[in-house]
Amino acid sequence: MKDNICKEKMALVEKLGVHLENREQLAPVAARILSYIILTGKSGTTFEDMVTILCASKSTISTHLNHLQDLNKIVYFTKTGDRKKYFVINKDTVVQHINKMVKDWREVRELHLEIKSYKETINEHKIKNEEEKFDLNFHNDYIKFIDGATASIEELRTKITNKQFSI
Amino acid sequence: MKDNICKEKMALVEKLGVHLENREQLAPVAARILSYIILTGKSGTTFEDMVTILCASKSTISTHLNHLQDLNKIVYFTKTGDRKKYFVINKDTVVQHINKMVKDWREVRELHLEIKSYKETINEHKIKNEEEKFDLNFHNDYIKFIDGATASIEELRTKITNKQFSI
DNA sequence: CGTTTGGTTCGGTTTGTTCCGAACTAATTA
DNA sequence: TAATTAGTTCGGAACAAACCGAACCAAACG
Repeated sequence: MKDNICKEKMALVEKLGVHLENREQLAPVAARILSYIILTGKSGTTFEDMVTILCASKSTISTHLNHLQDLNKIVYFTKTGDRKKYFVINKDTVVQHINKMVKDWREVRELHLEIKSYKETINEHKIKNEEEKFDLNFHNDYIKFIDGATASIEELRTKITNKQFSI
Repeated sequence: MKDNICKEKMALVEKLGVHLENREQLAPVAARILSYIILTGKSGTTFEDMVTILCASKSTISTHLNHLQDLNKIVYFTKTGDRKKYFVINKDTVVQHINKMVKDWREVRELHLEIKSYKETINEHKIKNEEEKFDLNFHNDYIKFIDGATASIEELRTKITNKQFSI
């Protein structure tokens, strides 16, 4: 029974790991560490645990744990009379992630505006036949979409910051 | 004057290039090729053009051009009595991109459901103190967000497929 | 036929990433 | 003081990605 749950957990660690590896641009083991910490929850995970469970060397775990702390993705708590560190995810990770999405979208929005303005100059300057001109409607529509998506993710953010929970 | 526009174009090629490099997981030169093709528009771009303008070797351009065609990102047209290929972006690139976003979101949604269900099992099985239990509200809220975003991007897709334009 | 044009293919270099092992440190325990 | 625990640091192995040059090929031209 416990064995089954453990298998399920490790399968999820791998799956979530692959996702985080791409989404957060992390090395494979770093992503698995983060997954494992997320799926272990508030009781926390130790250095040792991860060395044995994730089958990685101490140096690898050490490096990636420090990296994840630098990125503010994880924090640790301690217990009196116990030298180990118990790692848990930073509770504002979700808000961090939302902020990143909003920032990325803002940048894409800027890029669309720049490209649109460039295409407009070309359309005016070079007197090409109508057929060869750039079509600009797409940029407007895409910007509208970005604005909508940004609004709705920002709504989610306020919802979350009011509740204050961890993943 | 023409020199200025050209500078502006190349600056945009680099900027859009960096964006596409990340968004589409392309090699640096591949992303610049795609950018250049996008910003050149319907008159098309040739192999030669790119070798000289992007300052890359023939082999690099050749490989990446073929790769971009395999990915269905670009197509070419020809002119009678002219052996060159004129590359332009595939007009359904935008729809392709939207489909990818929808697919990715669907996968993330699945993942949230799986994680939530795992956390529920743990909450039930291990009789921990209430404080240590997983909080699941976040997953519900995030799924709601994904559903909203998916709906609005699908709306954009229908808007686009009805109009039928290229970037 | 020889040459040019437009492009492909292959082998190799450079560069970067990811992980490991071994040696080390600093605090604690026996 | 010696040994253990908990972790860090450094050098390097192994692998992958990205690009280049040179040799090559096939169609068209002179």
